[in-house]
Amino acid sequence: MQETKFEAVVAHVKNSGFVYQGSEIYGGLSNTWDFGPLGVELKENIKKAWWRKFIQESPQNVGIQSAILMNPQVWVASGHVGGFSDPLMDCKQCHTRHRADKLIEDDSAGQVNPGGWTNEQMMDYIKEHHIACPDCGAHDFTDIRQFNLMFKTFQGVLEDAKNTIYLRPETAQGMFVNFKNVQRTTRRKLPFGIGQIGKSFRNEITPGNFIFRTREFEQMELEFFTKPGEDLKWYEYYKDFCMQFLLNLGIQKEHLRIREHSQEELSHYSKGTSDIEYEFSFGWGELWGIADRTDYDLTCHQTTSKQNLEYFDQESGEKFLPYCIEPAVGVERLMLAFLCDAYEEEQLENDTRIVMHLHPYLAPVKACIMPLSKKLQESAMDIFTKLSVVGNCEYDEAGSIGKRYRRQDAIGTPFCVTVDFETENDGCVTVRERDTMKQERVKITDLVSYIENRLKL
RNA sequence: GCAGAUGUAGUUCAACGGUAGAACACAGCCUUGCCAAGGCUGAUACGGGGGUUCGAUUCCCCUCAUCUGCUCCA
Repeated sequence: MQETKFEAVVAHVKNSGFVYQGSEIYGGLSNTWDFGPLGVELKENIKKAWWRKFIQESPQNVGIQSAILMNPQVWVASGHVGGFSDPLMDCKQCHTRHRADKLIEDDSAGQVNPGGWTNEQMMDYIKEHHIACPDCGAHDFTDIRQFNLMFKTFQGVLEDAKNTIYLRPETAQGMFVNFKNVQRTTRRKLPFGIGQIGKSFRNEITPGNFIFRTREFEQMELEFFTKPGEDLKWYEYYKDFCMQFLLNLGIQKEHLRIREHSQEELSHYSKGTSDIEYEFSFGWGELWGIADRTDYDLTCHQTTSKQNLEYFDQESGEKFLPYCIEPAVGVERLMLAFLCDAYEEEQLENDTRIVMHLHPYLAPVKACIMPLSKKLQESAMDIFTKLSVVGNCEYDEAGSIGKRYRRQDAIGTPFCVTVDFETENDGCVTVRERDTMKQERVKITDLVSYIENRLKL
């Protein structure tokens, strides 16, 4: 994909009502995006597809919706209060940014571990050992500043440190802290999963690439609990399952790859992680992370909360903390991948048409009903009313038929339904299909099931 | 947050120290009626705030936003 194509997709998406700049009339707010009428439909359809495949159709999995605001102890246990904040400093000469702890580690060739040091200690060490900027060699750093990736706010009327709470940086902890609740109330036996779709917030230093990395985003996460030892099997299973999910919804195979994390790259909590990546024009970007989190999270919560979170296995009579496989995906990035993958500028004889080859299940508009002439408005509106039970439909009588087809092609509508002067006599309408541009006469009485059958996942 | 570039109708672009024009898109009417037809009419812009000046969209400063790099990982 060329750079210009990504720009074309972004421009098209902004111009057609998928995404708007956030707070635009006030000059915007950095890196916030609002989803327009088409965007919200597409997003909802993506979420519906996920929920259906990961929760509804799974005999083991259940869904929850946990609060965005959680007891601050949750983030102490998860390591986000300590580990999610980086000590950063800038080189005043070449304006590059560095992590103070990394500089010290590298300088000492791994002999010194500054984990747990204060900023002053790190600063003193850097001065004493004359650590230079790795880029330009200068000894001219700014002070160390802490960048915690969690958004802070206050609960209650008093804005003091005691009332500080955080907006969750991931939805996963909601599943872990409810592990016992769900297991008990649903009488689940291992293996089973808890899934959730919801907003998370990260105060990223560098967001960007349109909606690929934003500070407010929506996640779809599954925490799948297994017996220790069975984790690898399920890890492989979900890698496959996620990949299949993307392919079924029409992402082209050659734009996808699985990348296994190397040992050094693994997060502190993970025994193994794979990313499903999509080839954007700005490079391969992570869509889906599938991680074997072992019993790390439950162990941390058990220790911090002092509550017993063990699972009792009736068959063996053993008590243990389950292992956990986590497939986690961001809705907005997934949406971006679908949009990029679906976008095509098709060359016709005299001009081009923009076609969004979205899977009909995902398409924000399922069908557009258009009368061939405005004189047929009444019967066309009638059909619109009947057909809108299948999903979001549009009615359009403005401009020539060809122009109306193009409008719908550009937003990915799979079907256009034309009411003509014959309709009254034969009770049929013309259904025109987006990808093939083929037309078919369909009885009005069959229309709902005709369209419905073609929208299936 | 730091460095560089950018900011004019919905979009893409013009012009100018004396307050803006086009194309496409959009709306209305006429015409047409199955793949971007035509005619007429119309609405819509100098990102925001300060300064210099008789006068600023144009020059200067600040701010906001976007793009590109540095960290990150859904």
